[in-house]
Amino acid sequence: MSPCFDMCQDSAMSILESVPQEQAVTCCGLATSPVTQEDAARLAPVFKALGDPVRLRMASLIAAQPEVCVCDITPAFDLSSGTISHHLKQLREAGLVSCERRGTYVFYWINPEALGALSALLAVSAPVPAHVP
Amino acid sequence: MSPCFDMCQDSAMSILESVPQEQAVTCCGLATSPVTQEDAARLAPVFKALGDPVRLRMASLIAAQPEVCVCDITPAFDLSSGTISHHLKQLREAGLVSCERRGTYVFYWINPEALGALSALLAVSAPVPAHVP
DNA sequence: CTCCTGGTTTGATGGTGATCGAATCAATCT
DNA sequence: AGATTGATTCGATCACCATCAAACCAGGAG
Repeated sequence: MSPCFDMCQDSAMSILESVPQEQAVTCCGLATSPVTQEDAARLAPVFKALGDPVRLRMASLIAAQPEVCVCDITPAFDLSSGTISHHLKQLREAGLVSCERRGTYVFYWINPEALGALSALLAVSAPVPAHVP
Repeated sequence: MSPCFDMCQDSAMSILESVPQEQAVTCCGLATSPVTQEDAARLAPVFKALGDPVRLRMASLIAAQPEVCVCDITPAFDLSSGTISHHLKQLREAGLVSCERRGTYVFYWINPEALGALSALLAVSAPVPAHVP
């Protein structure tokens, strides 16, 4: 069992996994069909993870590069390393990022599928017939 | 001054408004350039608004139709009307929905631009050169 | 093996948030 | 005007969360 096994396995994969193959990633938009209670319970935590300014910047920072070392993340925020770790864990458990330890350092990268799923959910391609007051 | 003026004017329009015309809607992706501290402060509350299962379903319910009466929203949740109102206010202040009173009833509708802005932010078109561990 | 550095976990704390019931406001009906 | 229904606001309560400092764990260097 790899060193950081436990740490790196706590991803919830809440969006993609445990979904009945059919519509893959809750696939087609908040507006097309009402989100079920189960979907909401699964998706809301992901939005919540992005609902903190620190984590949003963190996710962005990670997403902007193939991978980022924690030691490069920490100095970008005026927070204790414990707090940084806490936020990274939130992002991890939301399935938004993954990590791996390589020697001394731990590297994080974004999970594009997770972002993509959220993006698709919010996409308004041919939505609602437009509101006319 | 219209009756529900105060109530319906508390939208934050956090995403679209008060943005220096240039890049319109923070326009092109979490991954392309790191979200600034100001952007994060403006955008995180919108994600937070969607970060609750009740509000996510609520937003979806509203988005699925041109407009929805509060009296049609309330019975869809096992919550007091006070709590429903609280959540609707959160969505309103996040700029995700707008409302208008017409006679006895109050109608809510989705703000597609807000959803679109979030969707664009999360979109992963040609992002990161892919992670190779 | 013993230090040192990088990260995570733990415990405690102050602040925020979801919820309810009651009070209030808005508009319509009698 | 008074009564009724729809919706928001208020006050209180309980749970959760962001944060820090300190303890702890993992690797590498002396």
